[in-house]
Amino acid sequence: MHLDTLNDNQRRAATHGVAEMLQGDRGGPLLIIAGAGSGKTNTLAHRVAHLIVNGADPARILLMTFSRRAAEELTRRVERICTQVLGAKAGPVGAALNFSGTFHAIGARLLREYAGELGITPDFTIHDREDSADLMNLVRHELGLSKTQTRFPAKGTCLAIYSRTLNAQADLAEVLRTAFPWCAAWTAELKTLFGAYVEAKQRQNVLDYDDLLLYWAEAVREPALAAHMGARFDHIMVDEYQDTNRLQAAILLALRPDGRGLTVVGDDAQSIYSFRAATVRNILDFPRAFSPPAEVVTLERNYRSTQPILAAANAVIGEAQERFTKNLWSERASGRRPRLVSVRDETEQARFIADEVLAHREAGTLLKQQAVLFRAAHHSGPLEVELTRRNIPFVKFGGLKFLDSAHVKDLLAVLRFAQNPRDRVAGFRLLNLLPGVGSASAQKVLDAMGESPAPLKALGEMAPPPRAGADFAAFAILMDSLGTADPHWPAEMSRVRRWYEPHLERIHEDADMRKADLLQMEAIAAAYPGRARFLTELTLDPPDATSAEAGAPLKDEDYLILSTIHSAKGQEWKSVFVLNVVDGCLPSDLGAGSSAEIEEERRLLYVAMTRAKDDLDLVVPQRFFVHGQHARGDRHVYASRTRFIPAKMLNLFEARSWPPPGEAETAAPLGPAMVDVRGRLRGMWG
DNA sequence: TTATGTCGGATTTTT
DNA sequence: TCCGACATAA
Repeated sequence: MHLDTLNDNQRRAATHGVAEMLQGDRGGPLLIIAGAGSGKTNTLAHRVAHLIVNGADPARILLMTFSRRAAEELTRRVERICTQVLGAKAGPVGAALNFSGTFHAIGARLLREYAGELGITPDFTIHDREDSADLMNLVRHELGLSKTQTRFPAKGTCLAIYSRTLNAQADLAEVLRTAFPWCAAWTAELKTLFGAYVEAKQRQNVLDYDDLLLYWAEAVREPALAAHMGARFDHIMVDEYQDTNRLQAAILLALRPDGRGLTVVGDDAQSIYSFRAATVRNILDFPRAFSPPAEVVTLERNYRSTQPILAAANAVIGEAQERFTKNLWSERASGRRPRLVSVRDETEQARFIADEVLAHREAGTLLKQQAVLFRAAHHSGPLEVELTRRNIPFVKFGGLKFLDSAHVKDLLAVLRFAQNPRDRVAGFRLLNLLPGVGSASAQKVLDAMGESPAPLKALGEMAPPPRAGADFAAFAILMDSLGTADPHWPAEMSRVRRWYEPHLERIHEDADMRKADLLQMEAIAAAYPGRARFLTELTLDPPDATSAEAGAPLKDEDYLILSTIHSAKGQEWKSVFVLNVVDGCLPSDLGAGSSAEIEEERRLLYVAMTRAKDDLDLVVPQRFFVHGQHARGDRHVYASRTRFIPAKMLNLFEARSWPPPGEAETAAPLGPAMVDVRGRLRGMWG
């Protein structure tokens, strides 16, 4: 029987509510508290499969995960279990589970579907964070907020404030006071700015990330709509519930006021997204949101890590100010404690890791089964240099992405502008590419287009800006040929590229490398059925890896994983290295003000440590380099071990320094005043 | 009105 | 180091 591989609690979680389902009812709400490595995905997959095997319709199951990658992994496993149980008659279960994805992606889909009822048009385009910031900036300029006496918050900060206010469902003044105290003096101006920003989005038929949740939440505040949407699903499951925010919780509760057929899974100890307004209250308050309260199943047995690794991780999280639930235990004995490795600086850190990674591979551990984790994307810089020097292939997750580079954004802007000619961010960006066109004439062109019922036609018919000439005409012809529909998809991609390449060469020194990216875009585009889907899915689920190689490594190639700790969520590797385990990096000294922030940094270290199955190395550089920020420019800082591993925990680690004494390539530091140079020099003349 | 150069300031994590 | 605001020259 397929449930035999589960332990008792896992089985309870997997079978919850199935008896009721067979009676034609839905089971009550369920909360699964799943510790790190406790077989969460497996349990969830078994639960879904078990429901399907017992007659649930996969098309009526809503699966909300944190990333598309997680959704794909889950559906793959569900399919495997179903095939195993039902054999060939299981059919393509994975494809039938078509309501799976992130809150944002599901939101976008439902909003297009219910556009009529909501008084919006279904053909909206979606702005990613940079686009949103650009629009915020345009509005900010229009309102004259860019030349105030004292400096007004930058576009990114404005967007962060706006976003947090919505996602936390909080009052602006409150958000400013708690999270952005240095902007509190601008409360009134920010309110004006946000009002104008909302109007601009609506005029331009664009939605930003927050709108996908916000419109959805507003929609389900209407009971009839909530009932209609909710009735489409027999079962709703939400993974990583500790990282959802109030807005998301509101949506969920509106879809399922009585909680029946609702399952959420999470681990409060792994909550690391409060900067995105996620709150652990969601998971803590979940059981009592219903009456009778939700059943709670806790998974405490860890199948991933060895006992010594778990002991160290438990000690770290044990110091947390608030502890809610559990202590993980494991039966995977091992004599090896996790290591605390002391190195001189970041350069040595990089050399150490390269050495160790190669040694592990010699011993039979593939590069893919090893990962290097860090707090901030730029922390891996020196390591990337070292890996490249030694020809060790790697792929990096998190941080700056392929899609964030200017040339890729330019290309996408063309498609988006064709799809939605009212999108001023896209139009503004493109017009500015043309030589002889600056912000002033770009605004004029966009204004003129905005007044026309057929904007793309208007573009072709208007007089070009004085100094733009032929480039403008070529642009107008291109846009007209693309049109708002996409009958020539994906062939139109190469037409766009041919238009763009001369501009690329004019603007960028390294045009050749960038051209390769454009070709890659074209290849990616070919896999999508149409332009609209391509744009939407790329914005909501951007490819999350970048690699040092020109193209992404092939699937069967071996490569080392580099990842921010945030992007490492839910993953595991045989061997894990954590970079810069020093105060200032972990916790990051940037936002280490409040104790809530410190607590989140502690959980971050916990998440990093619990990714490891067999080997865990925390690397502590004795000094590291900081750039910018402080008045004196770049400088070295002497670092100390993270405060999350105080002296009393050292017995849980193996202390090591590298390179080992005696093998150092550079001479050991010499003692002070070994030679009296001054005396000798004085003596020369005596 | 656009293109270019200088200077001052900057906070990390992501849908 | 990188980005954005500002000033200046074409």
